[in-house]
Amino acid sequence: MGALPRENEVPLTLEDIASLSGVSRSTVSRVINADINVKEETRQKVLQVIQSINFQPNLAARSLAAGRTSIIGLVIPAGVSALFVDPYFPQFIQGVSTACNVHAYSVMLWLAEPEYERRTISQILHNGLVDGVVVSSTLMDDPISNSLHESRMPFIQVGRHPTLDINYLDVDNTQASREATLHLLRLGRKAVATITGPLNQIAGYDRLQGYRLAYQDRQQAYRTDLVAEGDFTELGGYTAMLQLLTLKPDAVFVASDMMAVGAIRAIREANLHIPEDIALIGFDDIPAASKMDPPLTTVRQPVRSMGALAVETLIDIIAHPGAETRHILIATELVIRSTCGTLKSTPEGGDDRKKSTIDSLIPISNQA
Amino acid sequence: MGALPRENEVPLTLEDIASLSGVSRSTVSRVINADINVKEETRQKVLQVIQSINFQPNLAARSLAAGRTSIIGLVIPAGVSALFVDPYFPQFIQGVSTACNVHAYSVMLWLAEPEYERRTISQILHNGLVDGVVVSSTLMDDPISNSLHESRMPFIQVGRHPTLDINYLDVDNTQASREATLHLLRLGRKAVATITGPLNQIAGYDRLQGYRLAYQDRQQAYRTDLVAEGDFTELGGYTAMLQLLTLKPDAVFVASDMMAVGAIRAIREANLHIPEDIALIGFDDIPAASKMDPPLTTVRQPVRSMGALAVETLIDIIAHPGAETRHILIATELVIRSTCGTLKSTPEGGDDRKKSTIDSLIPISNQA
DNA sequence: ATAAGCCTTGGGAGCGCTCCCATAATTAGC
DNA sequence: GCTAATTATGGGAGCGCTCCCAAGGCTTAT
Repeated sequence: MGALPRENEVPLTLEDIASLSGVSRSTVSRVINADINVKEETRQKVLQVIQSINFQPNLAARSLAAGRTSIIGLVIPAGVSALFVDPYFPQFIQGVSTACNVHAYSVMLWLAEPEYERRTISQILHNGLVDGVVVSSTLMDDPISNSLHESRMPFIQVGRHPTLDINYLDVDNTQASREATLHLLRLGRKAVATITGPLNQIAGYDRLQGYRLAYQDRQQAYRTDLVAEGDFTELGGYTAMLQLLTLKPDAVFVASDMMAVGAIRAIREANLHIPEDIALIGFDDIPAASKMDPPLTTVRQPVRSMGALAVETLIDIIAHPGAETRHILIATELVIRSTCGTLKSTPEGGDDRKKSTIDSLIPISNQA
Repeated sequence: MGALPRENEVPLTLEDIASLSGVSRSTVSRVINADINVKEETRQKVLQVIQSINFQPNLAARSLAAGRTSIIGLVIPAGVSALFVDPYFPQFIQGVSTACNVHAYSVMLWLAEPEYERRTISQILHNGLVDGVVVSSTLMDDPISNSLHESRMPFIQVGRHPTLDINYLDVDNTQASREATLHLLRLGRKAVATITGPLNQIAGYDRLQGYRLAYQDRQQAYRTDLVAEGDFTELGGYTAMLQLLTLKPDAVFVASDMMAVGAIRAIREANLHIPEDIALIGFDDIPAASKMDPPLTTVRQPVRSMGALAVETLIDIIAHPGAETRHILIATELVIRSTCGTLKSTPEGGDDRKKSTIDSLIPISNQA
């Protein structure tokens, strides 16, 4: 329906609507902003004119006068290499966008690229374009978080910050990874390895921490050589798995599904079977996880909802400047499919895993 | 580097910079906007103050006064079901974002969701928030394109429009598909089927058209029953392939790599081999294509560059309001890997494909 | 009926910038 | 050295909105 009238060629102003409906600019403004103190009759009259003409108030003028823009910035550091190969970001963006639509906010998207990063951040903070910022997946000690924290800009980070007391929303990475690893351990796997995310990202770090805690729960020590650092990409998972394969683990907790895809490729190429030879649990529950062969056991995180919740929390933060810092932890769900296998009875299969490789044992670190 | 000074807490104005550097507001404005008529000495003095204080002019004020915002809108209709599962969009967004960074524009992201679509479009057009719009992947007769076309808003669509004379940038879908299909035909495949995209999307339609043209080039008629409509998703590809399998094709041109993934799954489940039993060519060259087993032959389109080019063209359109409509066609590249197989010698393999199924022949449609 | 209130409404001031015009400083032209 | 260009600078007038204050119109209580 091409319902948009042609006469809108020349942008109208509040004043135009005012004279068209026989009231003042102020009253029109009140109607638009849902002010209580307008007689119902007047409101209807004005609303009718506004709708018939499809009037939209000029946002620049509104921002200038009111000091708010109804725009939030969504900052995604492009340093994250998995960016845009992993379905995580698209889903997250979608959640953000939906929530913004619902709350009549607009989304300014900033993929912070190294070269422009400085300009970007400084712009965000000082040119008044956005009312607040959602920052996604930063590094351990990201200058973006730091700048934001030092400024007055309301913001929320997706992913906790190791040191700063900032508003954040995060998945309980540690607990989720702990449970996933425990699951493999309980199924009777003896040498559960892990492919971590980049350890300079908080999520990568936390997931490794969960892996460690699982071993601690079982009163066992974990083997440092069974820890391979990946980078959340398919290739990273493949490479890390290649490395682990030489140590003959019988299970792997992989810190992202994309890496699990790569790991599976490596395992296949080594002519090993999943889950018989190597059991595997991923993280994310990407759409492809259930379609994989065999279907991937993984940790589901509600990415879309998290995007939406981040926006809603941010809006609340903007509305209550003095309030306390918000820390939101989201629960995850272990989705058991086929790659983790089932309970193994005591004597292992026909593989010749030697028992004496356990010489690189180290005690579990006791960091909370 | 926490280079952002603390004193920026209270936003500064041109006037502040002016008094700090001993000139007038107008001169500061000239410096910021790179006006020629400023004495070099004055310019330096002002620049120094601006930099030392990390001054950023207020964008709302600038927009209001100048009538430009330096923001472009990126509209992605969410009706597209493959949205955000297919790596296409993320890459495209990335291209757009990079180009915007380079040209000092900002990106307003709109995932047009059905419920909010009307509000969205009308906002874009009338509230002066954006200087222009990039619209991605619309349906054949999308109200978004129509509204935009009726308005004065400068915009460029990624994907040609079947009827309207609008600015667009598109991959040469028809030619690319024609070559892909021809490639299969030349390799000696007799029953080349196709899994199309949604035929209410221009890209889906054009790719089917290319398939038809290939048959025409070979002076052959194509079998309508070998055309199965997909929806650009993995599941759609799987379902469509299931349907085609009953007709025993020996090759398939699949209109997207995501659908190819699904098709391969279906072929595997039928215990058929790729490319021996069924050869296959995809479209997009998603990152995973080269990692697939076997590596996927596919049509590569430079998605990221297209995003960037769309922005640059849009900026040019904004700068030259009167200019002629731009139509940009991007060439693709057939990336030959393993799924298309190699030249088949005359007598086919041991499969019992009956030759008499060719009763559903129809003449090639002659639409240009 | 009159004073005291509340509900409505109108208009001024100003958000921080750009644009235009006027004026001041400089250079060029003879 | 004096006028005519040219270049450099300053300030006014908005851009279209919100916010605040003041002023009318009505209601309610005394």
